[in-house]
Amino acid sequence: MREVTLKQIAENLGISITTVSKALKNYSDVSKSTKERVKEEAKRLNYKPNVFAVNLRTKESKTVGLIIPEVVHHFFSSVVNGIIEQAEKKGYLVIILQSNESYKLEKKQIDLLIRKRVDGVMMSLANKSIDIAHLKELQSHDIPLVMFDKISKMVNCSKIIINDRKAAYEATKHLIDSGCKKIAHFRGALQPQNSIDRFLGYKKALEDHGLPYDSSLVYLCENVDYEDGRRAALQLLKDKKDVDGIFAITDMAATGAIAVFNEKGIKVPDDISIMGFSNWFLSQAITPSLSTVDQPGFEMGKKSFKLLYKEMKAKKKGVPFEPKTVVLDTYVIKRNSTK
Amino acid sequence: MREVTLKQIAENLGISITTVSKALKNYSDVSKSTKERVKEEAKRLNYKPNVFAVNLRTKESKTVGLIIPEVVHHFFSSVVNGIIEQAEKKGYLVIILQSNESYKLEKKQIDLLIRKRVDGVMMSLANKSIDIAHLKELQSHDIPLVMFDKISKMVNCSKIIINDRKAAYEATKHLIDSGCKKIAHFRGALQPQNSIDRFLGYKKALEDHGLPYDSSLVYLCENVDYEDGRRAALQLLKDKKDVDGIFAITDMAATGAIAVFNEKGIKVPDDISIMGFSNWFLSQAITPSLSTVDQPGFEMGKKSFKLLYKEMKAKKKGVPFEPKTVVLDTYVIKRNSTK
DNA sequence: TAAAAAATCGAAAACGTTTTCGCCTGTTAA
DNA sequence: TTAACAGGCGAAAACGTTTTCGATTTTTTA
Repeated sequence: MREVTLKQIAENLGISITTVSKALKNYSDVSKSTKERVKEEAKRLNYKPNVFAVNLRTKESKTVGLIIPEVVHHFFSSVVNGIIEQAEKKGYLVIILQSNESYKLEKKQIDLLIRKRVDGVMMSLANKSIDIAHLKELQSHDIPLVMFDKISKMVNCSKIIINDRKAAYEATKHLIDSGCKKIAHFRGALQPQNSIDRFLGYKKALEDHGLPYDSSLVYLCENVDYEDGRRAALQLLKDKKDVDGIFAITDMAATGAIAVFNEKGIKVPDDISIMGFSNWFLSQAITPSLSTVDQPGFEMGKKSFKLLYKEMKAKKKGVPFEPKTVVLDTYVIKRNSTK
Repeated sequence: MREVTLKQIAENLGISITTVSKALKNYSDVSKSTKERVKEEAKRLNYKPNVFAVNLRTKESKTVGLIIPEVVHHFFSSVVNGIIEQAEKKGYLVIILQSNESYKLEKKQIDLLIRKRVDGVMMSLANKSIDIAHLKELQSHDIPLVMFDKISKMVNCSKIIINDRKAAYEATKHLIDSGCKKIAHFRGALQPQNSIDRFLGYKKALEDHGLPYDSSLVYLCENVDYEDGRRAALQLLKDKKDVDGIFAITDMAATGAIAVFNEKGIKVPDDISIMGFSNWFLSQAITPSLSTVDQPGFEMGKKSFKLLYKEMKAKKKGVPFEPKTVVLDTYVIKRNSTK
């Protein structure tokens, strides 16, 4: 079965390839009658333009790249969802790559996307990415870039983020408002900015409300996951810190802590209140359900593509584009792990 | 900044484009010395072949498509993870599309992938897909197809599945072995084969072990999600069925049930045992942790791409390929929701 | 020394599309 | 009657690569 081409149609109709091409794209210098004949024949043969040739000619792939640290992750998969939905609406396809939080892999993947000549790239930085040479390389190829969630201030591109500091401040404030007097923090690694910002928000909230900041109440959760949460909670109990509230950097860490307290017969929230962060699906399913801060992944994905799309369109038209930074709203969701 | 091309290198070196191309691909009719000169110059200029041209010439895109019902889903995101990891190893990129369980969308996306001329497609069928004309269309374009998890027996292609019936049988047997005498089933919709098979496995296990099958103990969970699990559990309590075990079709439904029992002060597993299905991350994080059946998503993804790769290679070489069906192992994971 | 064989290279076609530019025919205006 | 113009069409170049096939030069063999 031969693939149907413009040539095929042209020969069948006894006209030139040029005219066929123009007829299908509604050029004004083709008569109405030939347009009809061409379109009919194209439909009859089930003609589908060869994208390889179109790509080569137009220098566009109608494809964008997406690099995220992890695929199996409620937040990131929500972002993916928002992106592919929006992209499909505009006729773009999305190539997904997973950096596994590795700088080396991330670099390789950027290179892959350059080779593939995608029309644009969206990404959330791996925790271990300090160097941004690979992003500069991307931009030197004139490929529009949008960063979301984990961004780098050193790169001049559009960004979609939340205000981690403010969100953490409000999460902590929620604990304070509900009567907590001694609040611990399960913090993330020292590397990514989000982790730092959430810590700072926690600290600021304490200070603003007359509670002393005590660094011995801050526990490190390197991977911000369930196991880390468990470990930190166990350590906290061992330390006999007599804490009445915890603000954990992620819902996963908070869930680990709740599991430990459930096992030990410590009542949440009566004995201790717990605040998570992200509003993963998980947080409404556990017992007690987890109070948390909503981090709008789907919206973030949607907005990311929309901005990328604008920039790609601007580039195509040759008009200058000024990168934008969008800060999305977050809000505290009160459930049963806080009073 | 002009893109570097073969022509560029050829001119710099005063040789022909042909020779440059062949030198870079280590053709035997290029002398060692020119090969070296060419490679050096290519490196110096940071030459990257134009994939658009390569695609057109070779009729390959080195890209595969993936259609799944949902992205934000522990099982499917695990599959995605397995696929993109494996694909990257072989130099393939993955385009992901989400059917949202809609037949219409699925059909459109298949068409999109045909137009894009991907080298192969992997997919898990939408629940509402009965008709398989779109898959036949795909195959008529000679594009290799691999189906996983939710498959159609009507399509002649490679398949990666688990034995849902056997897995459900063993889940139910686990409840029986742990002493349950009256076991309810939260089943899924009547449509997809998985749902039917799990129900049949449940029924068979009862019969094989001398427990009467009672259709009033089967509750429908149309969307097999958390809310459905809650609803079914509440109905079960209202019905006063005096059940001592539940086999739920998914971990989500099981989690909903556990949440209800936790709220009502019904002890799991002392008053009632609960068995989930899939081994989502969730199941180890809730209290009590959920006994379940492991459904190897990552493995499924990995295997899917591997099979697809084999078929793509066979096609390229022009040798015939016989579709295979691979059944992956599942096993019961005992946690704290069963005795 | 001549003939055969091997080594090295390049011209050119092909992949299928898009777009520029010019040509032809027929109509309108002067 | 001629000039200007519009409508409709197609030739050809271009995008950048791969690969076939023939040409040329060099080396080996008889």
